Amino acid sequence: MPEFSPRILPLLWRRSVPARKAVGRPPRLSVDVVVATAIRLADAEGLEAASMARVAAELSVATMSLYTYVPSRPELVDLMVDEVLWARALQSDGDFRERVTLYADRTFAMYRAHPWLAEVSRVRPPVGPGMLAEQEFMLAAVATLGLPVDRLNRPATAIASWVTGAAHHEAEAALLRRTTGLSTDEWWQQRGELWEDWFDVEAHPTMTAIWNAGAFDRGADEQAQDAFAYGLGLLLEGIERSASVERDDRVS
Amino acid sequence: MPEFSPRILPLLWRRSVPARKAVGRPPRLSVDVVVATAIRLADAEGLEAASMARVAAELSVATMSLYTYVPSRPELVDLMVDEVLWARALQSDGDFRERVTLYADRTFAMYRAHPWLAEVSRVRPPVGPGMLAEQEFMLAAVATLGLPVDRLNRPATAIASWVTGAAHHEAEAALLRRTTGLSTDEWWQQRGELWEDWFDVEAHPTMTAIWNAGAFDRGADEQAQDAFAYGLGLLLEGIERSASVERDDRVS
DNA sequence: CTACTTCCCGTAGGGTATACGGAATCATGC
DNA sequence: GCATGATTCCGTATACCCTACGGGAAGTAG
Repeated sequence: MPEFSPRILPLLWRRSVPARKAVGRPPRLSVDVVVATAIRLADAEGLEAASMARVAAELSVATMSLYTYVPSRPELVDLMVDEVLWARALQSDGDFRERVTLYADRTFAMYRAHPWLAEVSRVRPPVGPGMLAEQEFMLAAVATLGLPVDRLNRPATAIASWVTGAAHHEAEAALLRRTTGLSTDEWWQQRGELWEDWFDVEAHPTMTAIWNAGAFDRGADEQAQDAFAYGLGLLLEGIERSASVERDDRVS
Repeated sequence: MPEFSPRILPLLWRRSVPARKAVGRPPRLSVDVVVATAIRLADAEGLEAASMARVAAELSVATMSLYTYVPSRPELVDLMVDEVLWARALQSDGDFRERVTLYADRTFAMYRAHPWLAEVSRVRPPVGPGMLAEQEFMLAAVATLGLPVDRLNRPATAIASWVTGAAHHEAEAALLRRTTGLSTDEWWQQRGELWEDWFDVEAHPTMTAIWNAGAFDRGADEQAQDAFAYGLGLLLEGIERSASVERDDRVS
């Protein structure tokens, strides 16, 4: 096997390496500047606005010049993602709940400041300082419960998935509000005729019962928030419970 | 407010309405055929392959002819999604756990047969028969626990989110394997130099401890499966527990 | 001044969705 | 047989996207 080593790792970890001696024509830009500009554009107009052409134009440089700093666009996106992951500056000396709360708050704040994160796949994320700091933080948070090291991964992954999934979802809703000009509630109102013209009452008895009980009033975004907090609570309780059981087993 | 009513609803619910009298030039195709062709292309080559041009070519028709059947491409995607949602044929007379298991199995099977679902946003889904059948099924499943109707929505949403999120994630991994030609494990192997050349042991004590304990062996896809089953278990336990508490309260 | 290194960038090509307006094709009524 | 109206069909034209290639430009070191 030819063991191809991707060019992205030195870029992701560029800050942990000392600057090279200056040789050859000095660069007009830097990776940091390119990434920061791309993030700024994506924040304002969505990920597609951070095209190679737009970023280059913003920096008064020809499109192809960017390829001196970044191998290709997917790598640029990786760098953008790890940058904002790292910027959360996750750190805490609190207990389990405090750490999870900090993680959730910072992650939601990140998605709100950078909604384009919802346009990026969370599978095979950039393995840079930001992503590794997140892993370390969540594993350390679960470790405060006293679980053995080989039992940390599952709970940490479950919590991170739930939180990130919810933040992702909310950010996607925000993007849709911007691109369509409609809030989620307005979008539902547009589909109001569904209930009068198309909905089959007999095929949906449970929904009809809920409707008749008047339990369908709250806005969609609120409901999503609600379901997130509810699910997170269940996960944390379950994890804490299994940890205390495990501790008792070890004592006896 | 002008109360715009979207043209997509009659298309989504086209099967619950009798065929119109034939007037004018008879159509060469039908909505069903267009949607089925688009699904077939997307199954084989990804959602982008189901472009208006490709679908039209597949049907030996000019691109613009499709616009007589479907208002635009986003609506076509909505129709594709609701079609495969509906095809799960969710139905069960079992208890809570059996219904949830059926839902999870069918949903994973759906994402495996149609991995392009992972390329579609789950926010503001098509409000067609397939999506409403899913809602009804999950709400009825939770109702078997004896909860009052105004308490069904939160648990149902939480379960559906967790299951769909996991299936979505798995499908995205499958798509990446196809487009990159690399499995998740091969992708990690490519980044093997991360640990030797870039990883900072002192900044990541917990990860290092796990590593030293040899608890990092299993493949990434396996771990994801594992975390999904673990989290689902916690959610179901928590929901069942709160339902039984609620029942006891009502009795006393 | 001569290497050597590195940055800068013009060109060219194949993809995408869809507004517009006119031609083609059918059922119906007389 | 023919006019009418409804509906389907479709050619054209536009503005973006990413990036392989290769040569010119601008520095430093000796």
